[in-house]
Amino acid sequence: MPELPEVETVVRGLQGPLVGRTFTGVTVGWPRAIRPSPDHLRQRLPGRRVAALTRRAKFLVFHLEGGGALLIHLKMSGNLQVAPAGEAMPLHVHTVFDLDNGHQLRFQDTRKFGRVHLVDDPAEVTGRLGPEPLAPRFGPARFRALFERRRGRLKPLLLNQEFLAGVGNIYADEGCCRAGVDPRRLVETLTGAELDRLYRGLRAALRTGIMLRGASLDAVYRGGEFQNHFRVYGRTGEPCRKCRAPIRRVVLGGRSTHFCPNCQK
DNA sequence: CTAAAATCCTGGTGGC
DNA sequence: TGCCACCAGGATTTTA
Repeated sequence: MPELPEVETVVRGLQGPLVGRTFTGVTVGWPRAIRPSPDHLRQRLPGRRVAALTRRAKFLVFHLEGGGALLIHLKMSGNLQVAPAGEAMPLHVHTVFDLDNGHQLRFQDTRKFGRVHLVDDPAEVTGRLGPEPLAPRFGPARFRALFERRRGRLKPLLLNQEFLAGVGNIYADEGCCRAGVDPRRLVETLTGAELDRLYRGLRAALRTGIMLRGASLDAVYRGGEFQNHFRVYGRTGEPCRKCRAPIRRVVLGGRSTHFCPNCQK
Protein backbone atom coordinates (compact mmCIF):
# COMPACT_ATOMS: atom_id res chain seq x y z
CA MET A 1 0.00 0.00 0.00
CA PRO A 2 2.46 2.57 -1.10
CA GLU A 3 1.34 6.06 -0.14
CA LEU A 4 3.10 9.41 -0.48
CA PRO A 5 6.20 8.52 1.63
CA GLU A 6 6.65 5.11 0.02
CA VAL A 7 6.36 6.57 -3.49
CA GLU A 8 8.74 9.38 -2.56
CA THR A 9 11.22 6.74 -1.39
CA VAL A 10 10.96 4.86 -4.69
CA VAL A 11 11.38 8.08 -6.69
CA ARG A 12 14.52 9.07 -4.80
CA GLY A 13 16.00 5.63 -5.35
CA LEU A 14 15.31 5.66 -9.09
CA GLN A 15 16.49 9.17 -9.94
CA GLY A 16 20.16 8.22 -10.08
CA PRO A 17 19.75 5.12 -12.29
CA LEU A 18 17.10 6.60 -14.62
CA VAL A 19 17.49 10.33 -15.21
CA GLY A 20 19.38 10.82 -18.47
CA ARG A 21 18.66 7.27 -19.67
CA THR A 22 16.75 6.57 -22.88
CA PHE A 23 14.04 3.92 -23.18
CA THR A 24 14.85 1.46 -25.98
CA GLY A 25 11.89 -0.94 -25.74
CA VAL A 26 8.87 -2.09 -23.73
CA THR A 27 7.48 -5.56 -23.00
CA VAL A 28 3.89 -5.73 -21.80
CA GLY A 29 2.73 -8.82 -19.93
CA TRP A 30 -0.56 -7.44 -18.55
CA PRO A 31 -2.20 -5.24 -21.20
CA ARG A 32 -4.97 -3.93 -18.93
CA ALA A 33 -2.43 -2.01 -16.87
CA ILE A 34 -1.38 0.18 -19.80
CA ARG A 35 -3.11 3.46 -20.77
CA PRO A 36 -4.15 4.42 -23.30
CA SER A 37 -2.99 1.11 -24.84
CA PRO A 38 0.00 -1.24 -25.07
CA ASP A 39 0.38 -0.44 -28.80
CA HIS A 40 0.59 3.26 -28.04
CA LEU A 41 3.25 2.65 -25.40
CA ARG A 42 5.33 0.31 -27.57
CA GLN A 43 5.23 2.68 -30.53
CA ARG A 44 5.78 5.97 -28.74
CA LEU A 45 8.09 5.33 -25.79
CA PRO A 46 11.25 3.87 -27.39
CA GLY A 47 13.78 6.56 -28.20
CA ARG A 48 12.53 8.89 -25.46
CA ARG A 49 14.95 10.10 -22.80
CA VAL A 50 14.12 10.73 -19.14
CA ALA A 51 14.66 14.42 -18.40
CA ALA A 52 13.48 14.26 -14.78
CA LEU A 53 11.73 11.95 -12.34
CA THR A 54 9.32 13.45 -9.82
CA ARG A 55 6.33 12.49 -7.66
CA ARG A 56 2.79 13.84 -7.74
CA ALA A 57 0.50 12.35 -5.07
CA LYS A 58 1.11 8.60 -5.41
CA PHE A 59 2.21 8.79 -9.05
CA LEU A 60 5.79 8.52 -10.27
CA VAL A 61 6.20 11.00 -13.13
CA PHE A 62 8.94 10.37 -15.70
CA HIS A 63 9.23 13.65 -17.63
CA LEU A 64 10.41 12.92 -21.17
CA GLU A 65 12.80 15.13 -23.09
CA GLY A 66 10.89 16.99 -25.78
CA GLY A 67 7.62 16.81 -23.83
CA GLY A 68 5.22 14.22 -22.58
CA ALA A 69 5.46 11.95 -19.57
CA LEU A 70 5.29 8.38 -18.40
CA LEU A 71 3.28 8.04 -15.18
CA ILE A 72 3.22 4.95 -12.99
CA HIS A 73 0.87 4.27 -10.08
CA LEU A 74 1.93 1.40 -7.80
CA LYS A 75 -1.52 1.00 -6.22
CA MET A 76 -1.53 -1.85 -3.68
CA SER A 77 1.33 -4.12 -4.47
CA GLY A 78 3.50 -2.44 -7.10
CA ASN A 79 7.25 -2.03 -6.95
CA LEU A 80 9.89 -0.76 -9.38
CA GLN A 81 13.49 -1.78 -9.65
CA VAL A 82 16.37 -1.40 -12.06
CA ALA A 83 18.43 -4.49 -12.93
CA PRO A 84 20.78 -5.69 -15.67
CA ALA A 85 18.80 -7.22 -18.56
CA GLY A 86 20.53 -10.55 -18.02
CA GLU A 87 19.54 -10.89 -14.39
CA ALA A 88 16.82 -13.40 -13.45
CA MET A 89 13.30 -11.99 -13.68
CA PRO A 90 11.42 -12.00 -10.36
CA LEU A 91 7.81 -13.21 -10.15
CA HIS A 92 4.94 -10.89 -11.10
CA VAL A 93 6.92 -8.50 -13.29
CA HIS A 94 4.25 -7.50 -15.82
CA THR A 95 5.93 -4.58 -17.59
CA VAL A 96 9.61 -4.31 -18.55
CA PHE A 97 11.19 -1.10 -19.87
CA ASP A 98 14.54 -1.62 -21.64
CA LEU A 99 17.16 1.09 -21.16
CA ASP A 100 20.06 2.25 -23.33
CA ASN A 101 22.68 1.02 -20.84
CA GLY A 102 21.74 -2.67 -20.86
CA HIS A 103 19.59 -2.34 -17.76
CA GLN A 104 15.83 -2.62 -17.37
CA LEU A 105 13.19 -0.85 -15.32
CA ARG A 106 10.94 -3.63 -14.03
CA PHE A 107 7.39 -3.04 -12.83
CA GLN A 108 6.49 -5.82 -10.44
CA ASP A 109 2.86 -5.92 -9.33
CA THR A 110 1.45 -9.04 -7.72
CA ARG A 111 -2.15 -7.85 -7.52
CA LYS A 112 -2.19 -6.17 -10.94
CA PHE A 113 -3.88 -2.98 -9.72
CA GLY A 114 -0.97 -0.77 -10.84
CA ARG A 115 -1.21 1.44 -13.92
CA VAL A 116 1.15 2.86 -16.55
CA HIS A 117 0.15 6.00 -18.49
CA LEU A 118 1.95 7.55 -21.46
CA VAL A 119 0.56 11.04 -22.12
CA ASP A 120 1.51 14.34 -23.75
CA ASP A 121 0.69 16.26 -20.58
CA PRO A 122 0.87 14.80 -17.05
CA ALA A 123 -2.17 16.90 -16.13
CA GLU A 124 -4.28 14.49 -18.20
CA VAL A 125 -3.70 12.03 -15.34
CA THR A 126 -3.04 14.23 -12.32
CA GLY A 127 -5.13 17.28 -13.20
CA ARG A 128 -7.92 16.71 -10.69
CA LEU A 129 -5.74 15.91 -7.69
CA GLY A 130 -5.81 18.04 -4.57
CA PRO A 131 -2.80 19.90 -3.14
CA GLU A 132 0.45 18.25 -2.04
CA PRO A 133 0.38 18.19 1.77
CA LEU A 134 4.14 18.71 2.07
CA ALA A 135 4.47 21.48 -0.51
CA PRO A 136 6.37 24.46 1.00
CA ARG A 137 3.54 26.86 0.17
CA PHE A 138 0.84 24.61 1.65
CA GLY A 139 0.35 26.24 5.03
CA PRO A 140 -2.25 25.78 7.78
CA ALA A 141 -4.50 28.49 6.31
CA ARG A 142 -4.76 26.68 2.99
CA PHE A 143 -5.36 23.42 4.85
CA ARG A 144 -8.21 24.95 6.84
CA ALA A 145 -9.68 26.40 3.67
CA LEU A 146 -10.00 22.93 2.15
CA PHE A 147 -12.65 22.09 4.74
CA GLU A 148 -14.98 24.96 3.91
CA ARG A 149 -18.37 23.73 2.77
CA ARG A 150 -17.29 20.11 3.24
CA ARG A 151 -19.46 17.67 5.16
CA GLY A 152 -19.24 14.08 6.32
CA ARG A 153 -16.77 11.93 8.22
CA LEU A 154 -13.15 12.97 8.45
CA LYS A 155 -11.48 9.70 7.43
CA PRO A 156 -13.06 9.23 3.98
CA LEU A 157 -12.35 12.89 3.17
CA LEU A 158 -8.65 12.45 3.99
CA LEU A 159 -8.52 9.49 1.60
CA ASN A 160 -10.13 11.51 -1.21
CA GLN A 161 -7.26 12.31 -3.59
CA GLU A 162 -9.16 15.26 -5.08
CA PHE A 163 -9.33 16.75 -1.60
CA LEU A 164 -5.70 16.18 -0.56
CA ALA A 165 -3.18 14.23 -2.62
CA GLY A 166 -1.06 11.33 -1.45
CA VAL A 167 -2.63 10.42 1.89
CA GLY A 168 -3.71 6.78 2.19
CA ASN A 169 -5.05 4.56 4.91
CA ILE A 170 -1.91 4.37 7.05
CA TYR A 171 -1.05 8.06 7.11
CA ALA A 172 -4.68 9.14 7.54
CA ASP A 173 -4.93 7.03 10.72
CA GLU A 174 -1.48 8.05 11.98
CA GLY A 175 -2.19 11.72 11.26
CA CYS A 176 -5.50 11.66 13.14
CA CYS A 177 -3.79 9.97 16.08
CA ARG A 178 -1.05 12.58 16.26
CA ALA A 179 -3.72 15.29 16.09
CA GLY A 180 -5.82 13.71 18.83
CA VAL A 181 -8.87 13.77 16.54
CA ASP A 182 -11.35 10.91 16.15
CA PRO A 183 -11.47 9.89 12.46
CA ARG A 184 -15.25 9.38 12.76
CA ARG A 185 -15.80 13.08 13.44
CA LEU A 186 -18.02 15.08 11.08
CA VAL A 187 -15.75 17.63 9.46
CA GLU A 188 -18.29 20.43 9.82
CA THR A 189 -17.83 20.17 13.61
CA LEU A 190 -14.04 20.46 13.62
CA THR A 191 -12.71 23.62 15.26
CA GLY A 192 -9.91 25.77 13.88
CA ALA A 193 -7.61 24.48 16.61
CA GLU A 194 -8.42 20.88 15.70
CA LEU A 195 -7.77 21.54 12.02
CA ASP A 196 -4.41 23.06 12.92
CA ARG A 197 -3.52 19.97 14.93
CA LEU A 198 -4.62 17.81 12.02
CA TYR A 199 -2.43 19.81 9.64
CA ARG A 200 0.60 19.32 11.85
CA GLY A 201 -0.19 15.67 12.68
CA LEU A 202 -0.67 14.67 9.08
CA ARG A 203 2.49 16.42 7.92
CA ALA A 204 4.52 15.00 10.80
CA ALA A 205 3.34 11.46 10.00
CA LEU A 206 4.19 11.91 6.31
CA ARG A 207 7.61 13.42 7.02
CA THR A 208 8.43 10.69 9.54
CA GLY A 209 7.40 8.12 6.94
CA ILE A 210 9.75 9.63 4.37
CA MET A 211 12.58 9.87 6.89
CA LEU A 212 12.18 6.17 7.69
CA ARG A 213 11.96 5.32 3.98
CA GLY A 214 8.30 4.35 4.14
CA ALA A 215 6.51 1.38 5.62
CA SER A 216 7.23 -2.18 4.55
CA LEU A 217 4.11 -4.32 4.54
CA ASP A 218 3.20 -7.56 2.76
CA ALA A 219 6.96 -8.23 2.45
CA VAL A 220 6.92 -5.92 -0.58
CA TYR A 221 9.17 -3.04 0.28
CA ARG A 222 12.66 -1.78 0.24
CA GLY A 223 13.77 -1.76 3.85
CA GLY A 224 11.50 1.02 5.08
CA GLU A 225 11.10 1.20 8.85
CA PHE A 226 7.94 3.20 9.45
CA GLN A 227 5.86 0.08 10.22
CA ASN A 228 7.80 -0.20 13.49
CA HIS A 229 6.61 3.25 14.52
CA PHE A 230 2.86 2.96 13.93
CA ARG A 231 0.86 4.47 16.78
CA VAL A 232 -2.50 3.01 15.75
CA TYR A 233 -2.45 1.48 12.24
CA GLY A 234 -2.73 -2.32 12.45
CA ARG A 235 -2.52 -2.23 16.26
CA THR A 236 -6.13 -3.24 17.03
CA GLY A 237 -6.42 -4.34 20.66
CA GLU A 238 -2.85 -3.36 21.49
CA PRO A 239 -2.27 -0.67 24.12
CA CYS A 240 -2.07 2.97 23.06
CA ARG A 241 1.55 4.07 23.40
CA LYS A 242 0.45 7.11 25.38
CA CYS A 243 -2.42 5.97 27.66
CA ARG A 244 -2.43 2.14 27.36
CA ALA A 245 -6.09 2.02 26.28
CA PRO A 246 -6.67 -0.72 23.66
CA ILE A 247 -6.61 0.60 20.08
CA ARG A 248 -9.99 0.29 18.38
CA ARG A 249 -10.73 -0.68 14.78
CA VAL A 250 -13.83 0.38 12.86
CA VAL A 251 -14.70 0.46 9.16
CA LEU A 252 -15.23 3.88 7.57
CA GLY A 253 -15.82 4.32 3.88
CA GLY A 254 -15.01 0.64 3.46
CA ARG A 255 -11.54 1.10 4.97
CA SER A 256 -10.26 -0.27 8.25
CA THR A 257 -9.66 2.64 10.59
CA HIS A 258 -7.62 2.56 13.79
CA PHE A 259 -7.67 5.01 16.68
CA CYS A 260 -7.25 5.39 20.43
CA PRO A 261 -10.72 5.88 21.94
CA ASN A 262 -9.18 7.72 24.87
CA CYS A 263 -6.69 10.10 23.22
CA GLN A 264 -8.70 10.92 20.10
CA LYS A 265 -11.87 12.96 20.59
C1' DC B 1 -23.90 16.57 -2.18
C1' DT B 2 -22.39 12.24 0.81
C1' DA B 3 -22.14 7.35 1.24
C1' DA B 4 -22.09 2.72 0.71
C1' DA B 5 -21.32 -1.18 -2.29
C1' DA B 6 -19.28 -3.41 -6.11
C1' DT B 7 -15.23 -3.86 -8.95
C1' DC B 8 -10.52 -5.24 -10.06
C1' DC B 9 -6.64 -9.04 -8.27
C1' DT B 10 -3.82 -12.32 -5.55
C1' DG B 11 -1.53 -14.09 -1.48
C1' DG B 12 -2.11 -14.90 3.15
C1' DT B 13 -4.98 -16.42 6.91
C1' DG B 14 -8.25 -18.78 9.82
C1' DG B 15 -11.55 -22.41 10.22
C1' DC B 16 -12.63 -27.06 9.86
C1' DT C 1 -2.41 -31.85 5.77
C1' DG C 2 -5.61 -29.91 2.58
C1' DC C 3 -9.27 -27.26 1.04
C1' DC C 4 -11.89 -23.20 0.87
C1' DA C 5 -14.19 -19.02 2.10
C1' DC C 6 -12.82 -14.66 3.17
C1' DC C 7 -10.23 -10.41 3.55
C1' DA C 8 -7.15 -6.30 2.49
C1' DG C 9 -6.66 -2.33 -0.05
C1' DG C 10 -6.35 2.53 -3.99
C1' DA C 11 -9.14 4.33 -6.92
C1' DT C 12 -13.06 4.24 -9.90
C1' DT C 13 -17.74 3.21 -10.99
C1' DT C 14 -22.33 2.26 -9.81
C1' DT C 15 -26.27 2.58 -7.00
C1' DA C 16 -28.87 4.63 -3.25
